[in-house]
Amino acid sequence: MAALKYSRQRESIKEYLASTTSHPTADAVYLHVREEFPHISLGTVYRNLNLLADMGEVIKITTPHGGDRFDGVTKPHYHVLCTECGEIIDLNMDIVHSINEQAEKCFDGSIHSHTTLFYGTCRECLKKKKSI
Amino acid sequence: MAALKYSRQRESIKEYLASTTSHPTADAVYLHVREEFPHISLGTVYRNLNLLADMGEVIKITTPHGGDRFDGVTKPHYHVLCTECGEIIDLNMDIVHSINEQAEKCFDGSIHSHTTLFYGTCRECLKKKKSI
DNA sequence: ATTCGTGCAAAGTTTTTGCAGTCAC
DNA sequence: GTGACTGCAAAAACTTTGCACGAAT
Repeated sequence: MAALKYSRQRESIKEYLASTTSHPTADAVYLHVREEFPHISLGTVYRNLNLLADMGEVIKITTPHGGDRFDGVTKPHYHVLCTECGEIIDLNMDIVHSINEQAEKCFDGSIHSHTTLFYGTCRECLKKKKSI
Repeated sequence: MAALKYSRQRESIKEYLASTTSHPTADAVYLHVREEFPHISLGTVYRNLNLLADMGEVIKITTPHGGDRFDGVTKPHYHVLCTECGEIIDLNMDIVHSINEQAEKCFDGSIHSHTTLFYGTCRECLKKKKSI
């Protein structure tokens, strides 16, 4: 077990994720943190994002297109992917734990948890579609 | 709109996916189809998998680790990812459409659908864990 | 002093794409 | 004959990793 040491870079990454709801990709995090640490490398960003995700201080969201995205909100919650603009939006909705039990009835084994990604159209994009 | 033409390679890929429940990666499909078409290229496999997925004749499953996986069962259904062995297993459970409506109440926009991936331990791996 | 973290660059993995030839219609 | 599909190879996109130096304890 390696002891964890403080690093400003890691702290900056954590702060950025805590301050935004944009669910940035690793590259977006890199571009942002680079404003504070112009010499930070993408490798360091990836290392820290994975480290934070492993410690549960950050959530890694796997999406169908493009790379993984990161979320500073660690309380379990669902996301919506807008199929028009590709944005990922937090859903302020309680996790439906009951479907784990429902699933376990249909599965030869045990179920611990689940992730759900909703597909929809955000308000911005609904507006645009109407105005066409 | 390009007219679709028959191709044996595409047919073989489709047949393979219809015949297995193993949710192979693109590479695994490639390795299998290569037995019938030794000169098929990985590029062709990817092109056809994407084509079939776009037409809805095959489902692309995005998973946290490794590449995407493909499923010949087009009827909407959930999957379980065994966190021990990494296998993806079909869940014979009805889609809970009601959570789309639930989600829409919490979202400023419209929700069309959702995908859910359950995390669990399959029977095989439960056995192994017990015997340790 | 020791151990972990960083920057850099190289390499790894997965997926897409350009092109010339081939096959289906 | 035309347009789609193929194999091949190169490239793109994303992520990880080895190494020597610097920072934290």
